[in-house]
Amino acid sequence: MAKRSSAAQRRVTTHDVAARAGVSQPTVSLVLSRNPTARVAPETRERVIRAAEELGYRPNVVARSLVRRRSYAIGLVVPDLSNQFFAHVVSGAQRVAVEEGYAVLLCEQNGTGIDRHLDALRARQVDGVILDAAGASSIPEELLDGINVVLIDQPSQRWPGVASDAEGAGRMAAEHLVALGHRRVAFIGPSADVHTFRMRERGFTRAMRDAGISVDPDLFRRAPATVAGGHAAMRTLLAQRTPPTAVFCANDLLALGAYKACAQAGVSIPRDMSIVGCDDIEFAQLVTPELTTIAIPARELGARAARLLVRELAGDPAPPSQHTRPLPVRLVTRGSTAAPAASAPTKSRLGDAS
Amino acid sequence: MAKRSSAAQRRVTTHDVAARAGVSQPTVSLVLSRNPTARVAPETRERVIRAAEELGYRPNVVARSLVRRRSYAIGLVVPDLSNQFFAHVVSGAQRVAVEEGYAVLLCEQNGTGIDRHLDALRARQVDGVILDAAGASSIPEELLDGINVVLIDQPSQRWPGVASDAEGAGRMAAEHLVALGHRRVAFIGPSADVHTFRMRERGFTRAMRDAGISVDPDLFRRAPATVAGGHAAMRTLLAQRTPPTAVFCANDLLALGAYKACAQAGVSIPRDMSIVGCDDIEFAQLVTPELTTIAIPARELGARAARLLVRELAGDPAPPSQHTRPLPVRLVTRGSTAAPAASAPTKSRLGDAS
DNA sequence: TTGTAAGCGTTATCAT
DNA sequence: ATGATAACGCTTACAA
Repeated sequence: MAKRSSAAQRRVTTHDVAARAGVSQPTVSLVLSRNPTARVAPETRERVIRAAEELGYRPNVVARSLVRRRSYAIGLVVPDLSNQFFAHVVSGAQRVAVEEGYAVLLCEQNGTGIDRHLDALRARQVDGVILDAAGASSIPEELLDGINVVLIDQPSQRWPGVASDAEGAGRMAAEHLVALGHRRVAFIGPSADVHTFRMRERGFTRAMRDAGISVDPDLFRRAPATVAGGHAAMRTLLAQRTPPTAVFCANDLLALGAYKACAQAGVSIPRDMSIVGCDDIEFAQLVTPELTTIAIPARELGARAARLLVRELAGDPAPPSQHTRPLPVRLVTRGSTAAPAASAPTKSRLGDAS
Repeated sequence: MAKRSSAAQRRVTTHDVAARAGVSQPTVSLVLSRNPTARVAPETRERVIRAAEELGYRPNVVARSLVRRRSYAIGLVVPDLSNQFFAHVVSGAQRVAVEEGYAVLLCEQNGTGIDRHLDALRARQVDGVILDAAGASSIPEELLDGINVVLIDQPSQRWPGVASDAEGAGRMAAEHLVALGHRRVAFIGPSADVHTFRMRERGFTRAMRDAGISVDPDLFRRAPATVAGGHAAMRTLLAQRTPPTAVFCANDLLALGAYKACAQAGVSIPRDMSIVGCDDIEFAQLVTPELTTIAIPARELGARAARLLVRELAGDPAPPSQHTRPLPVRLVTRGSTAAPAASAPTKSRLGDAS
């Protein structure tokens, strides 16, 4: 008889269960892990299940992975966890993945290059990976073949993915400001080749053009998408001969930096300066006045990406991300935007516009 | 020479490499994955390595895990990723883990119960888990036996772990405020059984007592550790007959909520109210005035926990967390604290204290 | 309906 | 120094 005392640290296997139930090991496997299709005598099944319970049997996913050649694990690669936006993406993806029985191998692209992460992930036989804003150019295709890939916020002709309506976000911001009466509107955003930011800028530009307003090139300020970047950019804007009356920041961090610059310059928001952010992170509601911004469904992006991947792993292929409809975004009007101060009489301004 | 690229979906195994190099499969394993101790003819080794390269061989970690009975993966369980504090913890832990060759299975304890997560993790044969603020009571011990555990911010007689100097944090806050001349100081914090919060409160209370100041029980306000909680708690404080001149909030979110309440009540920070937070999340610097707070090294906590676990997996056991020296915290003085307004002449106040 | 046998891709223990 | 051979714990034909 097997010596399976509590002292032994050895894990309980299907063999142990089989021995105790008086059946063969494959029968145990059949009962415990197989489709309900498994034809096995009810009496036997009962015995096996009881034995498994008594022994505290836990299947070994590693062994299963080896033979099935599927790990039921996915990789999730994000640029930077301390950015709350990505934290939400991870959160959403993780929840769905766990619900569907997948484990999530988290990779933060902080110092480590993405290729190292992908290497490690494929060595672990992940069934697929979700790549968030990995930088379109930086994905060497050969690193990915054989793995299922889902992209977040990156257009691709090859892989499926999800994205938010970045162009719509830019447009909404512009239209909101224009509707308030602003004509001299600035843009602050990074020059990086991150697709989302490019699209936000494009949406902004187009909406302004559509409104018949040509934006002074001096009002486009490039800055890294951080608080510090927004701060610096806003400072230069305020130093201009004719500062804008409003500004659209490509994300909320930039906007919060802009707040600081305004505070230091004694510029009152929204009286002297309207500011629109983008993302709607939690802290948009914590500054005074609360930040008007475009809400991006970060958690939903992560969740959808995970669902897409899971479905694909189940053999249901998705179209390339280029052809997937982006998730809608929405304007959240708060206290940081208002009609421009009537430095010139309102009538004359209206006269200008007409 | 053949660059068999896209066509063959089958992964390259040690057998393939062996065939190409004209050696046996175990030899390949010996060369490719074994300690430098492996005695194998230089010429053979060379041939094997070349063959592996030409074929693009990647070791299969799953197979290795099965036979070695180690997965080189660890689980990381955190309460809530959208709290930037935990995001930092994850970030720190992940970096160290990756550096040490471990993969990180991330589990967010949001909806899912911790037992389910632990079940999944052990099924995947993780070598160990890091548990952050899992709530001392909620860890059924039997869920953990056989796994290596490292705790974050939880004292334990059984498992090793790391913690920040929570009591010191509370003390620093109190001492800072007392040094500024405050005598009527409030505390806002959760009643939950999270150890860290209890300790912060205790440190605060003791420091006040040591300063010879007895804190009015009405000035202890219980609130969930969120912005909303801080907002509500501060409101009730401001509504009191004799509001405090300063308040210590058990974390920065509470403090930011308190800011809001002050703004709405027309109470000026720091003139009418000094506020000290705890954690030093990024946004402490984004509010106006910038928040004075106690910096907790979140990332470092994660990193240390990971190192502790890795070392333990290498066979170097660590002492239980109760006996591990907590990580130092530090006071970051910013704009939200100042001497109390001299409602009574300063002299008389000094007279009171002497 | 169930047991036998053959792998999954490694590592580990031997002989040779 | 290298090559058989046997695990690791499981799934999956196929045979009984």
